[in-house]
Order: sequence, then C-alpha cells, then structure tokens
Amino acid sequence: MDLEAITERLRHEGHKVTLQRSIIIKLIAESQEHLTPSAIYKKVHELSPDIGEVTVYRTLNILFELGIVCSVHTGHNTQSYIGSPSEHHGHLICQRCGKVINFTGCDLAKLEKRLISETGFIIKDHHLNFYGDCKECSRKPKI
Amino acid sequence: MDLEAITERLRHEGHKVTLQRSIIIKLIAESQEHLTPSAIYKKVHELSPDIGEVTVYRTLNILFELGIVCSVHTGHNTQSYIGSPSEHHGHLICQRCGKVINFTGCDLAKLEKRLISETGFIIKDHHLNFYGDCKECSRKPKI
DNA sequence: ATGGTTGCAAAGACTTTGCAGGAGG
DNA sequence: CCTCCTGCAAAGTCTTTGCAACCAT
Repeated sequence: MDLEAITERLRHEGHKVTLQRSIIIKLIAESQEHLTPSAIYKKVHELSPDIGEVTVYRTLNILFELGIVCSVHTGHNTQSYIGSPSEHHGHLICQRCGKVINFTGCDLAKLEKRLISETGFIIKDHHLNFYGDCKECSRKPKI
Repeated sequence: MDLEAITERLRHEGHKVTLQRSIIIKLIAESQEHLTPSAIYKKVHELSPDIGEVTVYRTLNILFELGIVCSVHTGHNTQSYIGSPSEHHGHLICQRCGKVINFTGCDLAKLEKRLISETGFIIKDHHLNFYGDCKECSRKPKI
C-alpha cells in the first residue's frame, strides 16, 4: 500500500492526516524491517524533533486497527510494527535477541480446509509465528 | 518432563529447589494452557499466600533459560508461559464473538525444516492462530 | 467553526533490582 | 556454614490517559 492510499484510507475512516502522522507513515512504509515504537520515535524525532513519543504510540494504534501495519511481539516486552506487505507472511522470532525474520510461503491450505469442514468457521486470516534462537544467539553460551 | 526430572535439572544447574519453586513448577507442569506471570502468581498465591510475585518472575526466568518452559506472547503486552514439551496446538478465533477453539495436528514439520535450513534458527515453539467468523456468527447478519 | 490531534506530564501496567533476613545443600 | 533464595519496596520499562492549546477539514 502506498502513501497516497494510506492517507486516503485514514481520511475515509474519519482520521485527520497531520504532518506528524505523515512522517510516521512514510518511515514505516519505506522500512522493510520490524520497528519498535521507540525505534520509530527515535528516527522520527531526528527528522522532526517536535514529534512526541506519545504521538507515535497513538498513530501506531490507529494504523494497527486499520490493518495498515501488523504487530508482532518479540520477547523483550515490546511490540514491533511493520507495514502490512501484500504477500502474507509469518514470523521467525528470536527469543533471546528479539530479532524478527519474515518468511512467506506457509502452505496452510490443507489445514485450513480441514478446520473449515470440522468447525464451520469462515477463515479470513491467520498469524503464524515460530519462536526459537537465531543463528547468532544459538552460538553464544547460555547465560 | 515430569516434576522429578525438572527438580533434578535445577539442582544440576546449581539452582536450589525451594518450596516456592516446587509449587510454581507443579502448577505449570499440570496446566495445559499458556499462563501469564500474574495468572501464575494468583493461583500460586491461593495455594501458598506467602509466595511473592517477584519470586514467580524470577522462577519463570530460570525455567525459561533452562528451556523448561516456553514463552509466547499471546495477549496484549504480556508474555505467557507453558510447559515445554506439550502438544502443539493452535487457535481458531472468532472475530465477532471472541470464541476460541483449540485444534491440534498442525503439520508444520516441512515448513519448519525449510526455515531451519534457510535461516539457521533453532525453532522451539510456534503459535498459529486463524481468524474469522464462527459457524453461529457467520449466520447472523453483519452489523 | 469544530472536532479530532498534539505534546506534556502523570498515571498505569508489567518486570527487574537492591537489600536484609532466611532456607537449601 | 556458605551460598543462593525470598519478600518487600523501590526503581525501571513500556504504554496509555487527562488536559489545554492547536490544526486539518
């Protein structure tokens, strides 16, 4: 989703498109990795020192509710956000350093079919997260 | 892993097996669901009011480092813990009424194998949620 | 105009740390 | 006995909320 579409979406849902929101959205849209709220704040604050951290949180909550960003809990008591990519993806999360790797191509069609016939659910979406130790962390000795 | 093995493991790693730890470990081992630290504290506190919440956190950190429990972020801003080698299960979550149905038998072995070879991750756990409308809700008219 | 937004400060929620007394091996 | 453990209180993070001024529409 490009910037135009996102801002249009915001307006359509009754939210105002402020300068602060534009800056935050641009940053997320142009970034390929998961960012924590405080990481977003730091970058945004460099570009425009008047933006407060509270505004970052509030903007992220709105974007999340609209499905414009997706959130992932990484194991360090914080969430990370990334712009929702067109292709559906899952996450590989390192429980030791909090790094998140995206992957695509999780073929759940068979399982989905089984669950639909067993439960009568209409399945619209799924979240698949794997947890473990990343390559680098698994080399380090356990604390 | 049974209680005996866990306490033996603790001792072997240089940790002491205190009454408090035994109670916490027993609770987790006997529970099939993911529990938040505060949920564990509440239950443990009923059994033995002298145990403090701090001890729950400290015990969970030790158990996690030893791989005796897995941590997963389920809810909002909190971790949940569950005994490690439990059967993996996923959730079917109705976005309209909030009902949750558990399921087992998500065969992700192939995908897991692919991810391990591609990323070098040591995968310890996964969390799979499907979102949609349950049978009952899908019959009702949309709001 | 007017109703959502912003930044600040403060509160709230969750988790960790410092310390003195206490229990396990 | 020595060391690690506990509970309390306090501090540390991360996130949300109340409020008066502000700005997009």
